[in-house]
Amino acid sequence: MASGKRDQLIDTALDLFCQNGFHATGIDKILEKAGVARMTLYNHFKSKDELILATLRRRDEKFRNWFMRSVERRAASPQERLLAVYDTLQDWFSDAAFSGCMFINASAEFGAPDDPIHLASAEHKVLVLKYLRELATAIGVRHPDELADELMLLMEGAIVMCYVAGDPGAASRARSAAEKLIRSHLKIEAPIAD
Amino acid sequence: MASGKRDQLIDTALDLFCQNGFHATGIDKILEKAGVARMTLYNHFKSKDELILATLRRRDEKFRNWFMRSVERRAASPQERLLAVYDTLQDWFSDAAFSGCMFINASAEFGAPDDPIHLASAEHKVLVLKYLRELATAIGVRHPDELADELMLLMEGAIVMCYVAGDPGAASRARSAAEKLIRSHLKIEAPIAD
DNA sequence: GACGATATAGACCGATCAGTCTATAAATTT
DNA sequence: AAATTTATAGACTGATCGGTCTATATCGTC
Repeated sequence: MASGKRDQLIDTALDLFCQNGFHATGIDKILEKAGVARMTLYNHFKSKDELILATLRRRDEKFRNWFMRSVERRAASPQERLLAVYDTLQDWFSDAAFSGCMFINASAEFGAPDDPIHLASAEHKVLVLKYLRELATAIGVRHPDELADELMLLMEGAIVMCYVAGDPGAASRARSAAEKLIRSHLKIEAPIAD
Repeated sequence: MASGKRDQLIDTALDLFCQNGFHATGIDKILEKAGVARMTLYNHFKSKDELILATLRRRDEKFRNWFMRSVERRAASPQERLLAVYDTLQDWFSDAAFSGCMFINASAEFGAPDDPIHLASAEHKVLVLKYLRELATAIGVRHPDELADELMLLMEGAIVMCYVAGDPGAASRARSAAEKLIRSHLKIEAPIAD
């Protein structure tokens, strides 16, 4: 293992950043909880921002992996999977450690659009959207990307309403709205390919 | 004017908190930009958190006022107004100083659900939702609260996708999704009152 | 056993943090 | 004009910030 300490640092930072935010989490807290020496951190990362970027990359990988697995375990057909997205959201929201979307939170703290941390957050959202596009394409609708965009809005809205407004029912409401939007798109027949 | 300095402090803090975040904005920066002495701040506010709460209250008041005025100026019928919500969002997003939703950002930095700052953010979202409920009720739909919840998800989703993912088209996509959801609700006739 | 890489503890840096205190000076009210 | 409130500049606190440096120690590899 070339970088066991590096992994420890990222995992610990992931916890702390999610719990307490980025600016509010000092390097010292991370070192203490990870049980790692100061210079070990700075041998692996040039700066705190680099550590933040590394945690975002790990979070993106873990989250999307978990998310897609959960959706695909729940349902087999593309249409059912698009709805399973919101059941999976429900699971996420129900987790005691749920602390909102790390990428929305990161964008809040690093607001400059060209900040690497903000850009990494944007990239995560693009990748999630891409997944919805795949599912939407698979159900053979006339405008799959449009449908995916709309379902994405419901997903992000649910995250916000659950986290900020403390509404635990946001996911199921998003689900029923998604049903209506999907139905609406299915009525517009796809043209016969020639 | 009993509190000209107090107002200056709140307005300045509002700018800086939106631009740079809460933790990243030091008291000294606010004092310098506001041109106000240190003790003047602490005579008006017990702590930085109290100042943050005051800025959130002002932001809530200014934003909702602007928002509702804009919606009502744009359209007269409740149904058109529900769609004008998303045109108003578009205006907001197009502002060069757009820096996301201050309340979403505040919740990101003050994540504890019982934190007064988080609670104030939740309250803002509830008040916006209430406004959507009024509009939804006025169009005589069978389940107005349900429709309002769904439109709220689209609104919050648009804010996130525009700010985090940098998608300037989020508002118009939300608008077309809203059309579909409203149409879907209008098909379920309201019962005749007796 | 020797070597090079990796990790260690902890001192140290200048800067900044939120918040307190004091003594003076404006501005309002009476 | 006198009295009271409000604001001022700036020193000061103790804590924390991100980051650097050094000297020692542990580790895997040859």
